[in-house]
Amino acid sequence: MLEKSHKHVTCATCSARKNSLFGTYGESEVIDLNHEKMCNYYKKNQPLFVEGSFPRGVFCLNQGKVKVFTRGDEGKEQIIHIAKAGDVIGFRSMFSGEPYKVSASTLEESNICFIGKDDFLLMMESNPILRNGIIKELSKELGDRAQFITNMAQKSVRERLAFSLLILEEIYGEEEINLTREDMANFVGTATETLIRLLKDFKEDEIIEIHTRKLQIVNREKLLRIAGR
Amino acid sequence: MLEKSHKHVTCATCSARKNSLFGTYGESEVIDLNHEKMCNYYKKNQPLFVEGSFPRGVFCLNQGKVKVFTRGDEGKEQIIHIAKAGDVIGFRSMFSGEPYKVSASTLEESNICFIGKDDFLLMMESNPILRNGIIKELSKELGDRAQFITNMAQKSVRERLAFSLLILEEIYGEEEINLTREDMANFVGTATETLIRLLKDFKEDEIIEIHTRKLQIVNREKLLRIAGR
DNA sequence: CTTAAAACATGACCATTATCAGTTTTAAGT
DNA sequence: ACTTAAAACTGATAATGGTCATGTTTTAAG
Repeated sequence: MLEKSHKHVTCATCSARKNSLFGTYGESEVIDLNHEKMCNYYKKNQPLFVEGSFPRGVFCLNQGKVKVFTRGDEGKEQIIHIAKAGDVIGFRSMFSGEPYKVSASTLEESNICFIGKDDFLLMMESNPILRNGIIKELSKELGDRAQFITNMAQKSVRERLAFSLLILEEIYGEEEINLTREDMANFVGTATETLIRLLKDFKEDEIIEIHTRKLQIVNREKLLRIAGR
Repeated sequence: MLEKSHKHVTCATCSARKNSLFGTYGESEVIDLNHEKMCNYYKKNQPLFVEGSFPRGVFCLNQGKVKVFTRGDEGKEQIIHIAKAGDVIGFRSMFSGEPYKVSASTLEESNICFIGKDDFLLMMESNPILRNGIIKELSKELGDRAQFITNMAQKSVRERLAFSLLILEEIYGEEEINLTREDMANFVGTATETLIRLLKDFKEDEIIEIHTRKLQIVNREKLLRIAGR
């Protein structure tokens, strides 16, 4: 449970900032940054932005998890990415000039700061390190998505689930993986029923432990083997 | 058939340049660009770069088509993107510092210019318009790939083929679509046999015309309906 | 503490699509 | 023009995984 006090975050003491795009900022830049951002508390399942709308700024996660997803023709979500503390999201469309092609919602209660479009673009113009960090980030994600596409096209659901669990483990770190079955299915790209059956298999094979909603990997080796490489 | 003379291209008269990243270049910049680039003729199926290696520069297509692909665990290709004249490819990994996550090979005989890494990065530093163009391009592709992932996860092969044919039509423009069945299958993300059967269906439904290797869309409306949206 | 709704789970069924094993056609090189 | 290899195609078969129907558990709200 997040304290209400968490609502007010200062960039100088923000532990998430260290491994964020703003991790290299010096003292005076942090003060400026802190001045420009607004911080908000979000409940579970609150939208940050929605596919089709135009961006007004970027979101910087201080605490919590956010799913980034698109909807297919039948409205089913496909989760593209799960953002965690320190991640900055929503800048893609600001550069392309297009409306958002993805939506983003909190997966749990979160503290998230907002930096307006103009402020952010100005920072980018004047700060080559930030700029290069963003270019690097865009490029890295582009590579990840190429692999994501290939996995979707060529791996079985079982293999994709193994792969996804390994990614989720990285995202959740010390915490247990905590997603609804539906969200996990939408990340793996399968039907909820299929996902539930496969989780049961993995549990019986002693690859994972299931604690109702939460989930823990107990045999990473096996998962790696199933995921293929 | 490309003339041997096509091998030597000057940026000033390069028709592909107009709608490329360098489209906004002024006269003196074009002269510099021309000085920095090297132009080469490629036969069909020649690699430009290979997954896992490190980039030495970027490739600018003057004429021809190039497939950008990754290989899955069993070595099967998944085509992520097909580049045409005017497209600049291979810059992603230069920014991320990682090795290439994709490979690129010519699909037909092509004239392709090369700009060395240092020259290119220098141009980027000194030219905000180029820089912003690249950021925009990266962002746009990121959006496209989110949709690609969703299509892979949620659409049937039939729907994906329809979708892919519409994309291929844009890429090939006036020319007829000209890909081996295997390449097309690797773009759609399916088995070659399945692709062949579906093409036959589409032909019988008078959606496409097949001229041995080449292929033409005759009913775009139907394709749009099948592709969904 | 109760109750309704959401999430989770399981079974039965079948359509889609991959795989394998071939044959025919096309293209490329000598 | 002839030879050969690669590409295109066809058919049969099987399994993966989606859908629907239904029951159970968990969670959240009053």
